[in-house]
This record gives sequence, C-alpha cells and structure tokens, in this order.
Amino acid sequence: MAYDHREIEKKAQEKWAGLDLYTTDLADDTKDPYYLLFEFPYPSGDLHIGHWYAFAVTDIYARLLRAQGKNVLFPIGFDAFGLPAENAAMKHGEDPKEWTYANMTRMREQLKTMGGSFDWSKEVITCEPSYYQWTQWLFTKLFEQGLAERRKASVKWCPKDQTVLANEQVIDGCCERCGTPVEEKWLTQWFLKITDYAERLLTGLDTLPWREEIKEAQRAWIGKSEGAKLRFDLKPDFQGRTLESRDIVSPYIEVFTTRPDTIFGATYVVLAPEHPLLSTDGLTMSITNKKEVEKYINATKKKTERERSENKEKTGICLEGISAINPATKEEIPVYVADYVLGSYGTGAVMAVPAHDERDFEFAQKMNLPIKEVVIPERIDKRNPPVEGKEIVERRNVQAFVRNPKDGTILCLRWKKHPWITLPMGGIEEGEDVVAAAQREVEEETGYKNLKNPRVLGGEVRAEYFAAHKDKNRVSYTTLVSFDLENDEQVPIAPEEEEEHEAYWEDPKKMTTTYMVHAEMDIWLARLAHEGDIAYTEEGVLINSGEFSGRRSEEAKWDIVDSVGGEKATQYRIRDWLVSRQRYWGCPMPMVYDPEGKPHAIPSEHLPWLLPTDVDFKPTGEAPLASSKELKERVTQIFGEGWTPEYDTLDTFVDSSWYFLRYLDPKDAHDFSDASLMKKWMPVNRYSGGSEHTTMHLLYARFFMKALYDLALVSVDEPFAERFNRGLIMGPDGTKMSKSKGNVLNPDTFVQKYGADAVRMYLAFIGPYNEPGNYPWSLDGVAAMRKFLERVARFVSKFENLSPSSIIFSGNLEKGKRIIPNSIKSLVAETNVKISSDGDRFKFNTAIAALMSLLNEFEKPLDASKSMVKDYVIMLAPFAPHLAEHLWEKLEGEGSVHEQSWPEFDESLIASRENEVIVQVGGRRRGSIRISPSAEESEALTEALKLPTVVTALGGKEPKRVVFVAGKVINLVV
RNA sequence: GCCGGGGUGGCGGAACUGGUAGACGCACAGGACUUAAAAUCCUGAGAUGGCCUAAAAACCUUCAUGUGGGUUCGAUUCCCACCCUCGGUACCA
Repeated sequence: MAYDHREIEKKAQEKWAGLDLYTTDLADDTKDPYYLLFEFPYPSGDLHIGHWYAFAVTDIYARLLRAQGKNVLFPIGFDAFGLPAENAAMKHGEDPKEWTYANMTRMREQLKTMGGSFDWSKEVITCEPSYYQWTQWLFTKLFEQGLAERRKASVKWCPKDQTVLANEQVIDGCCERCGTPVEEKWLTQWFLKITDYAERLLTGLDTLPWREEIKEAQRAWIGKSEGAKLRFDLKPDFQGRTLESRDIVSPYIEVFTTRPDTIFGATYVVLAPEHPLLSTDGLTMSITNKKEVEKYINATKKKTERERSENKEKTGICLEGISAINPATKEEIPVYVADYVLGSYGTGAVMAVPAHDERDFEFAQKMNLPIKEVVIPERIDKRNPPVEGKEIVERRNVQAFVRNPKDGTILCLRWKKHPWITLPMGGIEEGEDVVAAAQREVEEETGYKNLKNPRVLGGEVRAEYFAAHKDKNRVSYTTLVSFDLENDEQVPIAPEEEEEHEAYWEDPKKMTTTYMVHAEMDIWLARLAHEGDIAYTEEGVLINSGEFSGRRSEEAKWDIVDSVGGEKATQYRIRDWLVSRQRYWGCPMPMVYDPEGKPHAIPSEHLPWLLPTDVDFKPTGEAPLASSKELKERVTQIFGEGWTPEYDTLDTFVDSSWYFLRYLDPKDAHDFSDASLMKKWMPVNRYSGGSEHTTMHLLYARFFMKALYDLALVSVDEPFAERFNRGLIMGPDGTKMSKSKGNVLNPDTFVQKYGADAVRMYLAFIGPYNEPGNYPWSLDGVAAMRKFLERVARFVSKFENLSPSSIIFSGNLEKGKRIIPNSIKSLVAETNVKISSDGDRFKFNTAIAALMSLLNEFEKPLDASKSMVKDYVIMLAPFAPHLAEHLWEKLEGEGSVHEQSWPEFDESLIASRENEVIVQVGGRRRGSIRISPSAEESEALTEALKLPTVVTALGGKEPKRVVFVAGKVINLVV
C-alpha cells in the first residue's frame, strides 16, 4: 500500500475543518456567486452508494468552481419528515423523532468520511420547528391567495399506508411506496391549486436550457390540449320539471373536444358515471331505465383504479328516454353513460365520433352504433406531384387488392412507359357500384374474371397527382376493395391495355410505400392490417359536413365551432396537488376550524404550530393527530370553545418545495429567508438530482417559486437555471439494488478498503454524469482507481525535497538546467482546458481520463518540472481531495491545495501545437503528416505526396480534386 | 399505442459543430523482477484474410459504430425506412 488513506483522509479533513474552508460567505461580493444544489437526502439510516454518487460526484464540481474563483454555495440538509420514520415507530416501538434524529447523526458521520465540501453551517432540517414554522407560514400565504383550497374530492387512498396519495404518487394504480393497489375515496381534503399555474409552468420551460427529455416529461405531465366546449341540447327538455331548487339542471350537455371539426360525425354522446347531471332529479325523472343505469354507475364506482385500467373492454349503458341534439346536423342522437369517459377531465362528457376516435370506434362497434365518416385522408403524390398549369380533373377511383389464396401473392401491374408498380385501378363510372367497378377494372386490365369475397376497406382517400399517361392533374377519391382470386380463368386483354402495362403476381412483403407508386399506399397498408376496421384519427378533408364539406379539417375547425355556438377551450391533464396526509410524522397543517366548520389560517404569532407528541400513530384510517388531547386543548385555549384543529399533516413534497431558499438564511427567526440574499443567489445555478424527480418535485418546486413570485416574496419565478439528471448505480449483478434482492452495497466497506478518493473517483469515471443511465458497480473498477492514485503518489514523491524550480529530465532523478519541451507543456495546457470544459458539462469521466493520460505522458519518461507537478496536484484536487492535500504538503505547497487557484497556462501553447493531418486518398486513410495548423494547402499536398502509401494508392494518377481542411485532413480525390 | 433517450470490442465508455472509429480504464494474454506468489513495470490486442516466418514483429487487403437505403471527396455524426432496448405515460376526448 503506497499510502495510508485512513491517515491522510483523517488528517486532510481535520485540516479543512481547521481552516474553515467550506463555510460560504454569502455576502462576499468580491467573487461571482455560484449556487450548486443537489437533492437533500431523506435520513433513512445508512448512506448508500446512491448517496455517494449524488453527493461526492457533485462535490467534484463544487471544488472545481472554487478553484476557478467562484464563491460557491454547496449546502446540505435533510428532508426529514416522512413515512419510514412512522413505519419504524410502529415496527419497533420507537419514537419517529428519535429514529429520525439518530439516523441523521449517523449519516452526518458517514458524510464526513466522503470529504465533501458541504457547507454544514447552513444545514436545513425540514422536521425542525424552526424550519416547518416557515413551511406553515408559506402555506398560510398560499391560502390567503386562494391557492390552497379545501374540497370534497375523489382521492386515491392507500389501504396499507392508511393515507391519501397525490396523483403523482400513484403508479400503475398502486401506491408508489408500498405497491398496494390504491382505492378511491370521497373525502374532504386540502389542495394546492397548481392548475392555476399550468400555463406558466408550461411556457416557463421554453426559457430553460434543460435537456429536452426533462422538459418533454414535464410538458406531457401538464398535458395541455386546445379544443372547444360545445353544447348538445337534450330532448325532452326537462328543465321545467326540476323538483328542488338545489338542482342545477342544465338542459344541455357540455362536451370538451379537441376535434370540433368532426362534429358532423358525432353519432352519440357519453357521460362519465360521475357526471353531476346524472344525480339531478330532472334528468333521472326522464330516464326510463333508471334502475339499470344506477346499477351500472354503482358497479363502476366499486371498481378500483387498477381494475378499471386492467380491463379495457368498454362497457356502458344507454339512457333510455332522453336524447341529445347534434348541434351541427340537428339530428337526435342517443346519450350513454360509460366509464371510458373520465369524470375528472374536461367536462366529464364527450361527443362520440366513432369514425375518427379509436375509443368511440370500439364502443360503437360493441354497441352497434352508427359510424359516420366525415374526414377523409389526403395525400399529395411526391413522385408524381401535380404539375402547375395543367388541367385539373376530379374523379372517383377504385383500386383492387386481389390476393391469390394459393400462395398469398398479390395481383399488380407493371407499367411499360412509366416506372410504376400499381394495383389494378381505374375510374368508377356513373352510377356504378365500387365493388363492380373494381371487378371490371381487374378484368379489363389483367383478364382475371373470377373474384370472390369482395370487401370495401374503409372510405375514400383524396389524392392529388399528375397522371402522366393522360397529361392531366388529377384529384382522385379512391376506394380500396380487396378480393380473393377464385380461379385462374382469364379473358383476353384489349391491345390498348396490353400496351400500357402487364399483370403479375407479387410477394406481399414487397408491397411497400416505396415500391408501389400509389400515394395512398401507407393508408392501404394500415387498413389491410386491420381489415378496414380502423378509425381515422388524423386531419384530412371534410366530407358529409354540410357547408364545410371539401375544406381541410384543421382549417375549418374554428368556423365549425362558431357555427354551432361553441367556444374555444383549453384543458390540462395536470390536477390540483392534494397535500393532506393522514399521517403523523409530517408538517402539521397550519389551519383551524371555527364552530361553523369554516377553515382559518393560524396567525403567524402562533407559528410554529407544533406537532403534538401525545399521539397514537397506529393506522386506524383516521389521522393520528386526532388522538392528541393536547392539540385539542391548544386550539380551545387559543381560539376558544367550539374551534377544532386540522388533524392532517402536509405532503412532504411541500417541505422540499422551498428548502433551497432556506439554505440562504437557515437560522432566520423572522422570515422564511433573506430577501437580498435571495435576490443575489437565486435562481440556483445548477441543480443535480435523480430522474425520478422530474415530474413531481421539480414541478412542485417550480410552482412554489411562481406562487411566491406573485406574492412578491421572491424576485425570480424559476428556481433552477440548470437541471442535470443523473443515472443510477446498479448492483454488481447489473440489476437495481434492493434490500429484497440482497444486492445492496454498503459504501463504508469500500471506503475503508480503498479510501474515499478512490470510491468517489470511480463513481465519477463510470460514465457521463449529465445523462441518466445505469452503471453497474464494479469492484475491479474501484481497485483500479486506487492503483491509479498510487501511481500518482509514487510519481509525485519523486519531486519531494527538490527546489521549486527543479525539473526531472527523462525520468532521471538528477537535477538539471533543462528546458521542458513545448510538446509536454502543451499537453499540460490541453489537460487543463479539458478538465475545465468537461467539468462544466458534468463529464467527469473524460476529465479523469485526461488526468490519466497526462500521467502516462509524464511517466513515459518525459520531462517534468516541479511546478508542473504542483499544477497536476491542483488539477487532481477536485477529484481526489484528500490525496491531493497530502501530496500538496509533500511538495511543500502553501496552505491547502483547495485554496489554490486553477493553474494558468499560455494559450499559445495550444494554438501553436503541431497538428497531425490525415492524408486520405479517395476518402480512405493512407497516412498522416505533421504540419503546422496554419500551413497552406499546397504545403500539405507536397508533404502528402511524399508518403509512399499515398503514391501507391494514387497508382500514378493525378488527383482530380483536393479537399483540404486545415489542421485536420487532406483528401486526394481520384 | 403514444412521447422521449439509446444501440460503438469480452465489459464501462471515448470521438467538441461531418474529417485517424475504439481515447481512458476494466477484464484478458505474453514478458520482466521474484525461489515462488502478491505488488509493480513493459508489451499486445476490433474482426477477417494475405504476405513473410521455426515463431513472432512489421506490412498489406477486406469488413466493421443495430439493419437496409440515401446525401457527401469523406458519415458513429446528417436524411429516409425498419429492428431492438431503456425510461416516461396511458381510455386525458
């Protein structure tokens, strides 16, 4: 063992603590501020490899930035409220608070072995009253703004954890934490109105330079759709028949649709089982099959989220006795209740257009409802596009898809004067049936006369093309008809047909959009795959749509909305954020209820509103706080008789939605944070975290920031300028680490054996840190990193006790007055630049590779000076902070290596470096020449022609052309 | 299904805006040191074929960045089609 990591790590950590290196002076104006944030940990008990990956690798960047002269804020804290504390409490009879604090103590110890440059003086702990006082205060501010609202809602309930969950915490119909299928409950709960900010959360993304995949995930989560709200009047009009005034009876059904252009094809209307209209007396009185409808509704209500999503088979029931009027066609259409329509989205009702919506199509097929086509696809032929100035002829066409049942081949035509392969095809004559027309065309063009099983595959397709054989532009409306060949019997073909094309049987695999000339081919292939049973859901040309027929669907959309008296409407998929939790170990909601049951915010002088301790937290389905006598007494004492407490606690995501603001002023007893510091330090420059937080935490934090911005409490409305998602460290077996699999690794073992430096460097070396991916933990990898560090230590030790200006020449230990060659100086400069730029992009793997390469060069042997070696140690310091500190001392460096500024270098060393230029002949590499980057083409050519390999490759010929890219390549084209 | 990543040696990965594919490292093989091992150091290596050999080195040929096409003097990089894989999402009208 070349060095004793235990000793040097301990010594280095003590030295840093003594020098107080990592307490950031937030008021310091002499340096640029840089706020580097990572997601603070939950105090689960033990530091695992994932924590190391998250914190130690980010620490590299913190140290790099400091060396480069930034005033870096790199804080740490604990997201300390949460369910595991309570579960541990129930399992082992511990106190959640004690459990949590014991874990934090343990984790702090482990974190210190990491050598991270965290600023502990700004530690934030969310379960401390001094912190949650401000969580509560911010909540009351949101409440005053009308952004916190109490309402009865159908909520997701986890029967195991005995609590409600936010929509985001339900995955595949199961609880995110424990995997238990969730149930629906109808409860009065608190919501934060994140939907009010949906649009701003969406547009705000455009200004952020985040990776597209993160932004896309958020956009999808917000789920904006633009469409229209349209009214379908009901018949009979039962408005007059309302029995009680509390019924708000609308004589119409309002639907939300993104495709108002398809309204002429709406052949029925569907209500969600939760639709309020279904519980109004007026409506129920008019329904003649009331009992069956009620039965259906009750049955769907009993289904859990999971059961609904498992069984996608559509069910529903018609409301007999009433009907709706399609406002476009004025036709009377039936009204259904079906659970494929969601009560919580849009208006809870849809107009069903089976021809152009897959779900409606499926339902209509099952219920035998009419399917009316109103949009047809449109294609402009790319190979034979319409030619300007030529006559335009419209016609109705038919194409025949004739299958030979014997071998599955398809009847095709090969054109003689044009490079076309087509199906038998032609125009439909006046009054002729499409099937008859198809049959006639097959017979005329191919001679086959006996076809069976005719099938019309969907409706017409509009296409524009130039019919070269007729010298005219055509607008065709084509129908596809499929047949099976009955037998080979043929009639003679007319000579003029014979002249145009020949018939042959083609392998169906060759029937592709590129092989066949038809512009409609992609649509035909889709229809053939579904035997015509497919809804056309895209844009196209309107048909059967009254005055709008013939117009393009997207273009006529809004005119149609106007004509039926509808209005534009925007819907979002995102729901309000449910923050009530029936749990103990969380931030108490700062609310009380007056004797009438009306909620009031607890005034700030009573904050923090302390979490009671006389609580039984066994799961009963009731909030544990309801068992606290003290809480009730407290409320009575402060607010008076008849006032009652709120027993729910806040979702822990509320705690973590603003912690980065508190880091700036963690001890402030008068405010949640310091306004001037927030102005200076926000937004966070770079936020590093896991991809699992892309849609929840990140959206919540952005929402909070925007809401606080509107309250003039903060000065920017986006919290994070940059966001980098990191990957996952897998077990040695390449699978995700989990306790149940028993492949969880404790980093302490590795730290003890190889040292913290080797572990953190291995993690940084494993792959790019700026993109999510999975990296298996490899024992050999850590050992290898340790070997590298030992090599560094051995190399550096050669320079111990030498005078500062000394150099070692060619591995020789003698001192000498030698000049270091420029090549090695350039390499040092290049390494310097590479580490900086790779670090900025979070590509620590290649930065470390550069450090390794440089050491390889130093050891080759080449010349190195003591000052170069000192620079090397400074560049190594962010990656291996302890060893670098040790080596710095060995080199008689002043102070701490972590106080040194990043080595300077001469720019010209990089620019003037002689470049290798690749010599290619005909695009193939034939050698290389060394030439200055400013060299002209002629010089490069002369040099290139000296190469024997080039001479051979040219074979005596003169190059036709020379492509020369200075400093890179010269290509001799032959 | 839809949306978004990604497919490069035995493995992790590298290649900035089209210009030496495989940096750096692991694992592997051979060698040096050693009584031996460990440690350390040196060397080798995408595949294929050829040439020369006792064997190797060196040299050369061809094929190689998921598959098939295209653009280009030149493509891992750009375009089209497809396959696979990972992540997100799912009756959102």
